[in-house]
Amino acid sequence: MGWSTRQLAELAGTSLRTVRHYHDVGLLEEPERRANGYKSYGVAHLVRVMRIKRLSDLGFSLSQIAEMGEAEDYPEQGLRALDAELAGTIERLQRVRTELALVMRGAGPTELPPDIAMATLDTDMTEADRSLAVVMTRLMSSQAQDAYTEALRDLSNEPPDETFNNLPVDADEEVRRELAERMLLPARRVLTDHPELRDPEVVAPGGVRKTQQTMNAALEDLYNPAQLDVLRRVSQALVEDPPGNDA
Amino acid sequence: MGWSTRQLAELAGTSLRTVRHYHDVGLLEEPERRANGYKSYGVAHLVRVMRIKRLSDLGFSLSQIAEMGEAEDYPEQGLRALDAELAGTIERLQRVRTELALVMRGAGPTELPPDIAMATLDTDMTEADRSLAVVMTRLMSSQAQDAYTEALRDLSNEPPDETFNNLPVDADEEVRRELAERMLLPARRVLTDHPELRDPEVVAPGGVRKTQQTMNAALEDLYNPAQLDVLRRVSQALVEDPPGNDA
DNA sequence: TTGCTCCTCACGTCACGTGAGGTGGC
DNA sequence: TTGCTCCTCACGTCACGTGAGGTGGC
Repeated sequence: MGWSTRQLAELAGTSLRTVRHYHDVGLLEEPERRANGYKSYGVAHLVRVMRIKRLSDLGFSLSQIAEMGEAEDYPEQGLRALDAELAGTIERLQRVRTELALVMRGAGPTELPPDIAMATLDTDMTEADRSLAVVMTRLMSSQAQDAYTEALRDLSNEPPDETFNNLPVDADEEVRRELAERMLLPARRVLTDHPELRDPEVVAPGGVRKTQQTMNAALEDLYNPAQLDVLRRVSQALVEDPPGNDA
Repeated sequence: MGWSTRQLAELAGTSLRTVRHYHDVGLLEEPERRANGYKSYGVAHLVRVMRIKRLSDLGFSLSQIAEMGEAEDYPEQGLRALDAELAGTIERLQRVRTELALVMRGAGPTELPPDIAMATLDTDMTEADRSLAVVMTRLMSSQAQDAYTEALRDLSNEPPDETFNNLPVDADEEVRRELAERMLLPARRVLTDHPELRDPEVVAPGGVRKTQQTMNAALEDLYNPAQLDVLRRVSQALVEDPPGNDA
């Protein structure tokens, strides 16, 4: 008397719709019908559905399963590929869990890499500064990021420069010049302590021009014209009189 | 001068379409346009996209992320739920890998649980017998499966009954009676050695009636009328004269 | 007559991928 | 004029989920 679709599904440990889907995609032969049109499945169908479900659970896509056909054995190479993929997925998920643990311990919320995020926590950084850090970490190499992290830690020992943070757009020449001069010192020190930050390959692995443009877009978005002017002066001074390697 | 959609996507480490999708579902505000209609993104957009991507990578769905809104912090409970889910997923994938390893070592291919599959390997079982085992393992409790596995191992020491396997549909009364009598002995022994197999709760946890019907459908599908008749005689004899617990 | 199961469309889901067809700056 | 980038529809993907509307046996 055979099994109904629902019975087959339950025996195979799957859903009604799943069985019908296997029909739709041609993975499962249609069984004979009874007089009333009801499907009547036999043991062969159960075995087939269980096999499809098994392969599917193992991670094969339905089209891959279709390619295997009705063959009894499993494709060696496919198994290896799957295993490698699974290993990768597991590793990735484990990293995600590690991240989650960090976030729960309060290292988040931030879009910065964990260690940089930690470094910015103690510092009295502006929203703008933090956003800039986000952009910079997207552009720099990981080596530069390490140096940058250390630099942030060093700077956290000094009081932040509120003059810069609150600089009005109409700040006059005198104020700008003085501020730029004051900021030059710590800037030089950072470059002296972390000479990697002077290597274009390390700081701008994506190309100096492109990186420069991206940075400019960020800077223009984050700081007002007066602040931008001060930053320009500082960087100009650094170019004209580069810091030496010797401290 | 802001960033183009492509630049934003690259900075955030995602795809063009993904950024647009975030617009479509209302996760990401549309930036201002330039004169030519091009979108011009700022740092705030980058931070937003990176946050969405981060939460998405952590496993949150886009609608969950939408519920969180623009808030800076992460929902404690959501994080815990995710972590638990991840732990479950990892465990499941690891079990799958174990399975894969078994399949690669040659324990598969079969739709049977691993230990039963091993037990059937040495036995000279018919396709029909093996299929029947598939159905039975879907119906029995795991306790019954263990007993069944042992029974199969015991039976593998004896030569298979080719008379039954090759029984013609028109086998006459004498042949059937004799065969049934011969098969009764090992059947009794199995039930004596494994008394669990006489407990309906253990053998048919899904209900005796329903299990019986399912088994019948399988038997009718797998054996011819003459074989079914023999099986009926054996089971009848077992009912009329049940084996004792003492060997 | 009333439930319950079965059937076949056929649209919905989720997070995008992938062209299709058109415009704008160098 | 030729590439190249940008734009907006809008259909496709994957493995089903979820009704919608109708029939059949007790």
